[in-house]
Parts: sequence; C-alpha cells; structure tokens
Amino acid sequence: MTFAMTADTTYDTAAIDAKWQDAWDRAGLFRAARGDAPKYYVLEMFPYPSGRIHIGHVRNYAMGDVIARYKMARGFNVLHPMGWDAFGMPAENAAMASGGHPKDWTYQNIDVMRGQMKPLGLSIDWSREFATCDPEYYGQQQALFLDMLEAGLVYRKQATVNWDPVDMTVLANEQVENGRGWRSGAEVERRELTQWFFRISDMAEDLLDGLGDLKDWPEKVRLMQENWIGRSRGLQMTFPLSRPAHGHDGIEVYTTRPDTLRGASFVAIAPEHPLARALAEADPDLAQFAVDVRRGGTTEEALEKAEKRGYDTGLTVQNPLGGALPVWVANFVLMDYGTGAIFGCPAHDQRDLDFARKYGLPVIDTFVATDDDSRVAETAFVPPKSEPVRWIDQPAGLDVATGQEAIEATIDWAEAQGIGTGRTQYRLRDWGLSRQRYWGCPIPVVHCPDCGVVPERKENLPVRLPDDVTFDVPGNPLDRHPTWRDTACPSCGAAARRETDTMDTFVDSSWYYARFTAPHADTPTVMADADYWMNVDQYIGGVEHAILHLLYSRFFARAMKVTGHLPDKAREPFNALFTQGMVTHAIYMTRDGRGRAVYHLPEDTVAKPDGLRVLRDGTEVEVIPSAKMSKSKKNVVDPQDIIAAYGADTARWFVLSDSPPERDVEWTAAGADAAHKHLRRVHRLAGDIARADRPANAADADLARATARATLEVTEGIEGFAFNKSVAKLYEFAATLGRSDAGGDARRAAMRVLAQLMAPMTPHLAEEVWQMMGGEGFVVRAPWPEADPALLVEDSVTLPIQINGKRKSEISVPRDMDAAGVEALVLQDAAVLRALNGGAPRKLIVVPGRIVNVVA
RNA sequence: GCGGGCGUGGUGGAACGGUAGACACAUCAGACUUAAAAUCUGAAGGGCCUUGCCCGUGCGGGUUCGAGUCCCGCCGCCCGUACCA
Repeated sequence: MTFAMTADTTYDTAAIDAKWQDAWDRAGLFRAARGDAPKYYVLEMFPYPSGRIHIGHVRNYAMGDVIARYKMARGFNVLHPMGWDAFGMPAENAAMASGGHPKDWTYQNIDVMRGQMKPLGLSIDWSREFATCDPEYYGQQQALFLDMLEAGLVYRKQATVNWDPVDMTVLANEQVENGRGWRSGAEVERRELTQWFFRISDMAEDLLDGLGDLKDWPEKVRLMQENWIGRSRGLQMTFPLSRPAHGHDGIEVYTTRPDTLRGASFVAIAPEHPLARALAEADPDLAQFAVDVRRGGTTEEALEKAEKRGYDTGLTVQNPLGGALPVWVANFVLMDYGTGAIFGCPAHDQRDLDFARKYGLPVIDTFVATDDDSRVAETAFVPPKSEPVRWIDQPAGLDVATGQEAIEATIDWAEAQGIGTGRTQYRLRDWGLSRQRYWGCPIPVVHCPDCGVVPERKENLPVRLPDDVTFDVPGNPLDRHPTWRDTACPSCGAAARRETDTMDTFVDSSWYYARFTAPHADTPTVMADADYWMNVDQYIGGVEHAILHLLYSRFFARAMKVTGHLPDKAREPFNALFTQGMVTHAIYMTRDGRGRAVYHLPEDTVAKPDGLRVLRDGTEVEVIPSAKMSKSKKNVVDPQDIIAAYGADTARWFVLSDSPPERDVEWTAAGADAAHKHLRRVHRLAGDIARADRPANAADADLARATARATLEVTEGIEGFAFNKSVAKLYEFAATLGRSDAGGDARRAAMRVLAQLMAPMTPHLAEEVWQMMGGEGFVVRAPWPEADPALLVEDSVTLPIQINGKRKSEISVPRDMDAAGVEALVLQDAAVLRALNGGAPRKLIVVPGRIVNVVA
C-alpha cells in the first residue's frame, strides 16, 4: 500500500493526523476478529458521558493505546474496545435543572465525546461500541439478572436509605451535605425500604482467596480489597438476660476479642435490634432516642464520626465469667454487622472507653504491657495483636501471650465450656442494587397480588424505560407512570405492578468487559467469543475504583460462570490492573471584597518575568498548583483545544511524559508547548535525513549502539508501565540522532527505529516519519525492533569511589576486572590517598560493576 | 473515625539499598539576526575559607560499609468509606 507524501516540509499536524486516521480506518487495522494469533485484550475503564472529555481521559486512553499498539507490534491479535457508562444521576439532575430528557442529554453527550475522542487516533475497534443505556445492552443485563435470580444469587430484604422528609425522596450519599438534603436543606433521616440484593457475601471467601492469584494487580489494591472483605475469626456467644424480656432470653453477641471477656462492662445493641424495637414500643424515650440517632447520613464515615450516644435499657445480662452487665442501646452498634449486639470492653477499645467515661461505666483491665503494668486511664490500651502482653485473670488461663494467641485459646476454651462457638465473619455486606430512580436499568420483575414477586418472561425483554416522563415532581417518575407501572402478571395474567426500582449503575459496569467480546449478540455473551477473548489482559483505570467496581466485577464474573455466560477461566476477569493518576492543573484565584474566592481561566492571566501571575488589569493572582480539574474552579483543560493548536500526538506525548503513570501529572501550557517543539524537531530531522546523504563513517557504530540502547530502554519503559521513562529515552535518542555525524544509511536506519519506538505514543508522526524513511506499509504493523545484545555491552565501566559512604572520586576500569584489580587501582586514587593519609583502610567494599566504598 | 497511597531543586520528575537531581519546563549566558521571534550551544541544588570542604530527598529517631529507598514515631496532602461515577 502507498500513501500520498505530505507535500510540505512543515509539520502540519492537522493534515498528518487526518491522513493517517483515514488510512488506518480504510485498512480496518483496529477491527478485532477471532484468529489464530495469540490474543491480547486491552481495556480502559469506560467513561461516564458527562459532556466533554477532559485531558484526564486523554491520559487514560493514551496509556491503553500505548499498550495496544505495542502488543500489535509484538504480533498479538489485539482487542481494544470503547463504550459508555451511560446510566446515572447526572442525567436526571440535568433533566431536573433544565427540563430536558436524560436520554437526549446522554446520547448528545456521547456524540460530543466520541467526536472529541476520534481525533486522538486511538487504536479502538469502534464497531464494538455500545452505551449501557442502549436497550440492547440493558435488556441482556435484565436476562442476566433473571438467571441470577433463578440461581439464588439475588434476593430482597430491608435496608436503610437516606430519606429527605421535605422532598419526600431517597437521597444518594453525595446528595447529603453535612447531614442535610442538598436541595431542601432538610435534616436527612434514615429509613428502611425493601430492596434487592446480590449475594456477594456468599462469595466472600472465594473473592478473598482469588486475590492471591492477581499477581499483576497493584499490591495496594489487593490489600484494600482484602481489608474491605475483612475476614475475622471471633466468638459468637449468648449473654443470658437476668430476666427474660419481650420473648428474648438472652442477647447474642459476636466478638473478635473474646479474650477480653473479663473486661466487659456493658452490652450494647443496635437501635434496630429486635429487642431494642420491642422495648421502644413501651418506652417513648427510647423510641425518641432511636429516631434521634437515625438522623444524619448513612455513610460509614458519618456513622463513625457521629458522637457516641447510648440509652440505658435498665435490663442486665449475666457475664458467663460472673457478674451482671447493663444493656444499652448505642448508635455506634450496626445491625448489619455480626449480630447487631456487642459487649463493650472499655480498657482495650477507645470507642468503648469514650462510651464508658461518658456514662460512668467501669473500666476493667484484662491485660497490661509486659514491661509496664500501669492501668488504662484516658487512652485505651490497644497494642498490636502480635505483641505479647501480661494477662490478668484470663479465662483460658493465660499469663504472657499475644492477643492473637489469646483469641484462639479463648475460643477453644469457650467452646469447651459451652459458652459460645468460634465463627469466621466477613465485613463484606451484600450488594444492594435497588435505586429509586428513573435513569437506570429496570429490574425485570412484576409484583402480583396473588403470585407475589414474579420474574418477567425473557421473551418480553428488554423491559424498556418509558420515554414520556417528567422530572418536575420529586421522586421516581417510574413510580407515578401508570401505563408503564401497571401491567399483567407474567404468571397468572392478573393486574399487577412492575418493580419501579432500577439497578445500581455499578451493575452496568460489572460485566461490560464481557459484553465487548460479543457486543451485538442477542444473548449476554457468546461462549466461543468469550472463550477466545477473555480475560482482559490489561485493565487500566483510576484507583478510586480499587474497591467497589473491581470487587463487583469479580463477583459478576463468578456469577456469570454460575449462570453459564462466561467460562470458568474468567472468574478473575482482569489479569493485570494498572491504576493511573489524575491530570491536575493550577487554579488561578483572586478574592472579592468579602474575601470569597473568584476563579479565573488560565488564559485570562499573565505570567510576569518575576514569576508573579496577574490579571490583565494587574491584580495579583493566587496560584494553587496541582488541583483536581473542576469546571467551577475554571481549571479544566479541553483536549479539543490542544489538538487544534498542536495536533493529537502532542496531546498524547505530553500526558505520557514527565510523571509516572500511576501518579498525578500537572498540565502546564509550557509543557504542552515543549512537547510540540520536540515532535516538530523530530519531523524536521526526518526531513533532513531523507534529503541529505553522507557516506558511511566511524560514527555509524556509535549510532548503532545508541539505537540498541534506546530500543532496550524504551521497551523496558513500556513493559514496566513507566511511559515517562520511555519518553525521556526518546528525547535523548532523538537528540543523539540529531547530533550524530553518521552516514546516510546509518541515520536512516536509526530514524526508522525511532519511528517504531515512538509509534505507540505518537502514532501519526511515527507513520509519517516511517513513510519518509521508505518504510514498508504501516509502522503500526511493523514488528517491534529488537536490541542487538552485542551492541549493548560496554568495554569499560566507571566506578564511583566513596570514602565513608560519600562519593569523592571515580575510576574507569575494564568491564571484567576482578575485585583485587579494582582494589589495587582504588588505593592509588588521589582522593583515597589523601583521605587515608598514609594509613590503610579499615575496610574496602567493592561491588563489581557498581561502586567502591573505602572505610577510612 | 477507619482503610490505602503519596511527599526529592524555582517546577514536573529520575535513581536493582550503591555517583541524588537522568529527561523536560522555567531561568541565565552565548551563537545566528539590523532587531525580535524561531532555532542551535552551554551553565545551573544550597552554602563556604572554592586545588577543596560542608549541608541537602516533609519532620524526629534507628538499622547498614553505604538510606530518597528498609524499620519506628510524627506532620501534610490525595483516594476510598458500600445510593457519585
């Protein structure tokens, strides 16, 4: 295949970008199909169609594109798809704010964002694109839901939501600000609703064990998931009530610290505990207490930070070790965790200690430090469980033992005594998927007065969202849409009502990676395609998804195996995970007369030579560097502007340079300008090399060595996800090539390799240069260059000489000189002689090929 | 509150426990130019008694021949915290 040469010698990015994007498109280079070659599946977390892409998206997709194009050059059959995580609240918020329809808003945003992404020249197979709000997608999700319902992976139970008593609506956590509804300003209450749940907690152990296989996931993400799942070993035991009350003979408690039973000074139950509810019926003060502590949001953070409050029920229970304990209702005990009841041991839990001090309960030490037997006063004594401590009157008869040993011994002791049972408990709760909202996947069930909850028939899927809805009234429009809501029972045909809750948008994103393997199939997946393409070989996205999205996806992969939609090998769907940092940008701010912040667009400010930044009228501007991009702070960088000014390759090159991919990178106009200068330099250099010829000479060998070195280091950078280092090497290599006196053939050969090494990052320029150098076909299809090992070996090495650990000198020695030879040379070094002052070194450390340290 | 991460020149960053500051931005100097821009070349962590020496990787300790890197204790910022996506 041949392409028209771009006539001009100037670096015309618009022409070059369009030319090659068109050529790739016509050649169908990125359309993925099953084949004989080994496959490689690259996936970036798909975007929410918020309106416009920002430079952070560019960074995310540029990274994925580097991997995709590199793997293509390595001969893999690459799948690199793109879609839209299109359901969610912002669309409804926009509808409420401006009266449009969430569907129109969403699809318009998708069109705009696709239009912004295509000019980046990403190697995406656009024929596989879908949005999760497409009925073709969410209909298959409903089919999946029905299969999971049948497999017993879905059920209904009561759960707590944020309730706005003025707007009469359920609020998302982000709609609760300081315990108040964002619109009404009313104090938020917690309310119980019957909701749908996935049985993810049944798979807690498997999800935990599976983490061990995820070798190519960041350690920190595995650790966060491990802590989130939270396996603990503890004791379940019953404290008998001194007098039975409301049909309760005792209170069942789960504790991870049974070893501290001797130190128990109270038992606390959740306000939602059945006994608390029963007591509240006859005790208005307790009922009021329960209402009071239910104020405020439902987030774990809000619950934890809330003031610890209790209500004395007047009941007592018997401690099996002797003595009676008062029973309190406490706001910090959660009904969802364990049994909804705890015993408090103030000496060894700060929260219990605060509670005990507040309500005058005893503090009983059960162990002290081995070297310090002072008793607990203001601060609970909570040493690590691995640290030995001295026990006081320990039930299992221990003296000095670690917490861990004491827990295990006490569980054994309690089981032998018949006091309780050892139990493994998980922090992970079942996944509540019900949302009282319109813009989500309808839950495909019908509520029939006679048959109860009835699944919709698969042939009736998708259960489509009705289009004729309005958002001028608070609450879920599906709930007040009679012709949609009212339907016939799929089982008996009687008048019935549809489920009006829709699914959590995390459901949509929990299986999209599988759908990409057969995006237009009339079943959720096609086994042959899933079997060929799964797993995702490299998944890339933000660390903010480290827990929920990634855990839910792992659960879904297992559930889809159970329901026959994925092969067993896909139970861990993402072989490798990379979490990239954000793109930040400085905020320019002044203050108005009342001291409030006023934000300014970067282009409205000017940098003065002295470094100060001012407005056009001279007002000094406060610069806040490295801030997360936000429309309201006016520091968002729009890739479209960058592409228009500099071309796609500059935008891609810049976001890959400077910062390591896992860290945040700060966008600076100067940085973008420098990136563009470099690419222009490479383009000009290619032109020079193509035009000028020089005879072969002695410099050819040096250039060949530099080429081999660059090939090695750029490749290592890409393989190790250190694109910034690859970029640095490419800067260096381009400078070396520019300065080289080598002959024409040698320079052309080096330039061809440079084009290949640049290709994953700046593909348009790379194709152009490749063509100028007379390369065959597309550079993206050219096999990745290999560094000749013979050219990587240096004859001599420079060894730094340290004296007492500080670098003072250096020597150059043959590469293979032995330690004795090096020592002899070192002892003649001027700096060493001066330091030793005629004496002998106390010690001489030679690390071959690396360093010498003289201890004087 | 809890869990996780990060912290290196004026700036972004580099550095298998082994020469701290590669590469780049900004800065300064020089070349080219009538001039400017563009381009090219070079300098540069801070300090001093400048053949050389001292201090330097958020703060305070420790391990080591040697610590940005490992350990302990702090400080600051970022992410998550189950209905934001």
